Amino acid sequence: MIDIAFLRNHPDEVRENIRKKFQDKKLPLVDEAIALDEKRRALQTEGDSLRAARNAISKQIGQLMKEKKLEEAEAAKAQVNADAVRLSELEKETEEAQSRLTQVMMRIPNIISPETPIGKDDSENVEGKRFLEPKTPDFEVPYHLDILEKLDGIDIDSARRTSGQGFYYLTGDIARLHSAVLTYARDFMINKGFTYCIPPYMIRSSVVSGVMSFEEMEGMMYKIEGEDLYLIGTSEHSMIGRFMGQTLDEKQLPLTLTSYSPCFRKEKGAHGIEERGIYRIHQFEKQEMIVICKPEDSVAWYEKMWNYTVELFVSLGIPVRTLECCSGDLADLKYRSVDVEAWSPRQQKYFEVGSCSNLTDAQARRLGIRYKTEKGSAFAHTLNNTVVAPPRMLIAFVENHLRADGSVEIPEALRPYMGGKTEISVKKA
RNA sequence: GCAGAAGUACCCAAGUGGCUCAAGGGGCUCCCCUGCUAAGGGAGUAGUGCUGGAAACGGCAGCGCGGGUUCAAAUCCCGCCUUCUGCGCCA
Repeated sequence: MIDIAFLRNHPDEVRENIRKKFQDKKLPLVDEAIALDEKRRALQTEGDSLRAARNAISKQIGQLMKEKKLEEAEAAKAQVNADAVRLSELEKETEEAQSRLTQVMMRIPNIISPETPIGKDDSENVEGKRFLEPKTPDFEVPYHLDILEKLDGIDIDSARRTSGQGFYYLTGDIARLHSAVLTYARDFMINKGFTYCIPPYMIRSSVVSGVMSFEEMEGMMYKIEGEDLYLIGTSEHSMIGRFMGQTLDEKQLPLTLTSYSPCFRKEKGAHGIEERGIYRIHQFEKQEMIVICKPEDSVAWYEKMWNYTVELFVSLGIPVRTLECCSGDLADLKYRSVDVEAWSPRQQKYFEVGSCSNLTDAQARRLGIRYKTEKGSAFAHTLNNTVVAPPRMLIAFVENHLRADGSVEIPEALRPYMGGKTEISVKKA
């Protein structure tokens, strides 16, 4: 959500931003917002002055009652009553104008960064940098499920019986690898100065509706029956919810947090769960980073954050690249976003393993995340980024470290987390 | 989960419908006095949000959150949240 005062003063910049995002249908929203804003302020001014008058008369009534001047008191009451109808009308209209304005403002996209490439959709996203040479082994790399099955590391069939499509049992060394990757990632971020955090895995509907739109909620969130609770789709939900409506102390910033949680997603909609395997699933685990900082620092944090993910993957010997999200593909709340993609030797292409976003103050304004300043308070900037999210990440891991004999090498950095093991060997023919 | 109690500003806390659009104290800031120390005196202290105004300076909201009653609500009524105590259950 952008600042209404900014929109009021710079409507052309807001329109230009909408055009850059190829959302020309939304152009009328700018004038709509300006009109609603004017209306709302006029209604408030009128209501405020009626309330001011009422407050004054009420005080007089109290005085008159004390002096036993009952007739005069009754006359004053009548006077207040005369305005009561108008006032309640005004209150209703003000509330209505405010909520309509909020609805319009929520549909107006955040101003995008000057660095964001202009493009219609994901086909026009722009490759950034590559890290490590993509490998192409001289043997055929099987589908990741086949690799994992040979290592006796996965049982999809049983999971389908117990839980349905989109679930998995990880077993043995692969299950251990899964935990090791998360633990390694956790320590990696702690060493970068981030504070480790384990959040609630369920949140109330009031928090859900704060952190996402109704449509997103329908497509993603699992509801607990008979409770006002939802399973989180990412730890960002409870991590950001933690600060809703809070005014932070300037000295607390930047908050640099790394959170672990399981993530639950319905994955309803266009690209539902159709693929076999563990690429798109209902349940996964994720180490996340969240930064809440002052406005002047968010651009620098954004750069640091995606670089941390790259550094982590490189330290595990997995080639990655960045893919800058173009204007048309950028979600409305985002100022700038970049995907980190890992190399798939089997598919001979990169695929998404993480996403880093700077939301500037759009999310903070929507959720009321402020910090105290000398003059008063201001909205903070919020950023989030994936550190690592297995089991999807394991696809890249096993494909890149696969040997001709079907075993998988464990990179040096991860061995302490795997009890010193150097490889995961084939268990099945 | 059941029962009881509570939630007021940075902290403690008074406050059963209008002399409270929140008393008093602590703390904090500034000033005075005392050679130092201990102590004392005075002033300030509701942060914030919305809003009017070029500004000066105003208005509205705000006593856990959301509704309601009333000319008027911290105060009365309803729902919710949180905390404490006891009982129960449980990694």
